[in-house]
Amino acid sequence: MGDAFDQAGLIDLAELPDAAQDFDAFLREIRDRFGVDHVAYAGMNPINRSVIGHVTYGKDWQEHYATQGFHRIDPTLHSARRSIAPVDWSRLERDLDYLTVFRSAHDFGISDQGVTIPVRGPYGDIGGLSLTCGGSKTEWKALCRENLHVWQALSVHVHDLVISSDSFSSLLRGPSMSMREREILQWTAEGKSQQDIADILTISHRTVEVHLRSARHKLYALTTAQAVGRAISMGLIYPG
Amino acid sequence: MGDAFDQAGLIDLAELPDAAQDFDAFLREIRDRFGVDHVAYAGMNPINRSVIGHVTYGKDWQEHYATQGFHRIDPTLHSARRSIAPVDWSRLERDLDYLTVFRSAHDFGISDQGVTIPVRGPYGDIGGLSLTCGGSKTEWKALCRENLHVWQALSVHVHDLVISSDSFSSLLRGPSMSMREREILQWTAEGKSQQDIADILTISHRTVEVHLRSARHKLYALTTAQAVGRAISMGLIYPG
DNA sequence: AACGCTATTGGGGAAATCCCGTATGGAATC
DNA sequence: GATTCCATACGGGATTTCCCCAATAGCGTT
Repeated sequence: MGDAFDQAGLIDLAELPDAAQDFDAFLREIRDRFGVDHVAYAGMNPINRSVIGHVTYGKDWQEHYATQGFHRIDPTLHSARRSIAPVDWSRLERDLDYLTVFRSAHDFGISDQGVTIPVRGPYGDIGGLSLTCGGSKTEWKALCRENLHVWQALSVHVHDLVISSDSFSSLLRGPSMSMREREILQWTAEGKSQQDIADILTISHRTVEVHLRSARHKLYALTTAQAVGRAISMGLIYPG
Repeated sequence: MGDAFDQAGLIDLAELPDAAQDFDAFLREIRDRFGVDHVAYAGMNPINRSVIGHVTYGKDWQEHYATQGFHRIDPTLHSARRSIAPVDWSRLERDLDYLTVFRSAHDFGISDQGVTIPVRGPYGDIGGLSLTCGGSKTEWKALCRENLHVWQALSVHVHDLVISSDSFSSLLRGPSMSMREREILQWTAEGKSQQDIADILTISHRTVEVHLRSARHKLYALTTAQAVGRAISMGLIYPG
């Protein structure tokens, strides 16, 4: 699997050996290759909000992280959510959540020096590869300067691997919206009421509502507003 | 601006000189740096669905491309829409659209050897950087192998620059939402009802409705669903 | 002190949405 | 050919949202 690095960024991921599905081992390999302390990947399925994580952290920190529910407040995850470029942790907002997570991490011997590289897929799926390393600030800067590009490519690569794995893709490609559903969702995003859309399509407003309901279900959305938001973020429709 | 390459991938884009806003010159610099024939960026602003393009192609090809409406069928754009990893043009489907565009491009001296690197932002914004280069297949493969990860970083960088200068500028001149309005709009995007939000914030559902109304007015939205969509595409809130 | 702006709360009623059904035609499956 | 699944279409009735109205309190500006 050693040449996975060289293949990272290439298109035909199918050529990768099956062993590449062992994400944990892959992350460890990245860790050793670049001499960082830890490598972590977190990806989220936007439909059911499920999070997939693979890390090289110790079991103790993993458990503490989970039991404390840090994934809800982790500033690195939040930054990845709104940024497109890599985010150096030194630029994170020093808010209460930051202190909570990083002080706790420090107790487990994890540095607050690191970087998170966000990735987004075509289905609203988001992920992020994080690398952390102690040592002097100068060394860290040099390490970034040297390898950040490669890490960016690796982040894309890992995310691609994860969402290509069955557990992810089946759900993501599941929401195959029908023509009518997308059409009506689009009009809804344009600010039209159900009756408006019914008039436009010359159908009953009852029917419009049914399609909206179906769209909500497919997007696992509780309300139409949420469905519109998700559909936009997934590129299914456009903001009106 | 020469060190923009070194800065590409770093976080603080504000440090870039203003000259970096000259995208065409930036693309030319990329072209010369890597010795490729042409570099092109295409991005879409989801708010108005406008397509922003910057290329190093000649005027003649640009005009032909536009007049023929090739942006509708360009296989490189379509592949970028679906893929997350860089797409080598050699892997494009050899369909009718492919032949139409690439035969035409060939007449203008543009090779069918190239790669397109898709990028996605948090607001439904998408873009892609394309590089094309003639010569032997072996040379091209070597060039990719050597520089693909740098190109990936550059693609992110260029997209970030374009979006920042385009859609965010409208956001800055846009409505000044109050804290409460953003907060309630965010909860709405998460699928909460007005009563839910009232309970969460321990205020009256009447108040929630007032803030939503205010938000709608500020966003010139007719419905809450439209307001949520607009707010997401403008980066005011995040999809729930 | 007066003014403007925002956050808050509330009523009443119209309008829209949403959940519960039913039904039909087409496509895929068995 | 029967069955299953889904997109499509429609209605009744309960729930929710939305729009008109008014009112109080805080906060900064003039």
